[in-house]
Amino acid sequence: MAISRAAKTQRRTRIQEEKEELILEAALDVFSQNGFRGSTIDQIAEAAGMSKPNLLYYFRTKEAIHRQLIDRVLTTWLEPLRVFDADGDPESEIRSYIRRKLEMARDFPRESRLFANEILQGAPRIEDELKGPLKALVDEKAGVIRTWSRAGKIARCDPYHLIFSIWSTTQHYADFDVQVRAVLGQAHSGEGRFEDAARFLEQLFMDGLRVR
Amino acid sequence: MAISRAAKTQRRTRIQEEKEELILEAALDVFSQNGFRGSTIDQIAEAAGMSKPNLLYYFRTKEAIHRQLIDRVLTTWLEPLRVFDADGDPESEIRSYIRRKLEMARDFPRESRLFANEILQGAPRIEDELKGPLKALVDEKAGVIRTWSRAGKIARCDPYHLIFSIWSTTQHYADFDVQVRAVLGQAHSGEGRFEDAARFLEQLFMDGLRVR
DNA sequence: GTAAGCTTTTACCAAGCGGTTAAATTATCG
DNA sequence: CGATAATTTAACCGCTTGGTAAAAGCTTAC
Repeated sequence: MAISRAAKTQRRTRIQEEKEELILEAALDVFSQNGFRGSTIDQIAEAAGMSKPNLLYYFRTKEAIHRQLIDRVLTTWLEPLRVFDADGDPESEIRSYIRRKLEMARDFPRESRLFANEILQGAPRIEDELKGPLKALVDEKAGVIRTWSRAGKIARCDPYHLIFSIWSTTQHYADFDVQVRAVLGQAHSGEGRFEDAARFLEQLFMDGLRVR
Repeated sequence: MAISRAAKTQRRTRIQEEKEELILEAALDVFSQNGFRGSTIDQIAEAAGMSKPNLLYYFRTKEAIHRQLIDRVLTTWLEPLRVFDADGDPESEIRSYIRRKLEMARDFPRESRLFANEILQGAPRIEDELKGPLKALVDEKAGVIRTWSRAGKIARCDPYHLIFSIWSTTQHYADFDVQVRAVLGQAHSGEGRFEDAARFLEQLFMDGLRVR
């Protein structure tokens, strides 16, 4: 009799490996567009090209798929902040943090939206991760920024709100993509818009709007 | 025989007025937290303190409630941009636009989240409004900013991305409230965080991070 | 007060939902 | 090949969902 897989066996077959990846990929599509409650197992199964019971053979519940997806995304999502270097040059560290975050918005918009959906709906499934690991990491990096700020290497400012503003401006291009495209119209909606955004944000964070 | 109301009659009774308002208020709560697909008529009905069939007497479908809510929010939501004055002082116009948007994030977070949910999920129900009235308004104001920029009154920058960055940084405090609270912790999660945010954003947009 | 219209309730669908069961099928390995 | 385990399918279940029908209860204007 087949054991319900993942729960018990440590060994994973080739098919398990492949199908689980297929399901997670499909689920990322579906969850990132409809949120958790708005997504159905049927949708995910269809997107993965298999039947619902077949999908449920690999993941016991809808929540289990979502859980694994969130865990995976959280790790990679915070990578740019993790490499933020206390010993680097403040200005270029911030500059490249912005660039990396913007690249992630461009290259992994679904991951950004999955996360945004979760937060927007009150983060019922990831509250602990936010208050634990995320807060710890931000606290650490905010400390670094504060040091720079006090040493006069960058302007005096609240490091937390600086981080928030970098998150929001960059993720905006993934999360609000439809709106950005609608407003920019056909003309500026090509790939060049990320270059324009990068140029603008770099200038904003470095110089503000004041004429110089 | 009772006509299904809204569709036909122009006259609205006192009770209609009151109940519709009650429903919209409840629906704003529910939709802003769960998105369209994630919300149920039962949830809304319960939040409004009435039975589902009773609610459906006032709004014929779930979509009709959402529609009216979105229409209403869209109007008020763009008000701050509308009052953006071409003849005003550039620096103080931008400054007060930021302040107004931040106040809206503070005072109307549900409206912000309703909108964010809609955009995040691909804006299937408001694409036309985005490409029409919204784009028109943004185009107009972007023109104003470009004029200021070219006249050397503010730094040279892409006006569209400037508007996006103001939207994203301010709305972040409504849409990602849970995350902001989680990261800031008990200490800075009081009402003061909006003051801190205002101070930071004002400085960011006016001066950037460069030491002066 | 009473009749007309407005509002609410009770009872009900058909479809969609997350998930289960068990049998049929296929892959793997000695 | 044959046996064993892994995978897939068909059939199903109880609950929730958006929405309807019809009758009962309530307001309002005459």
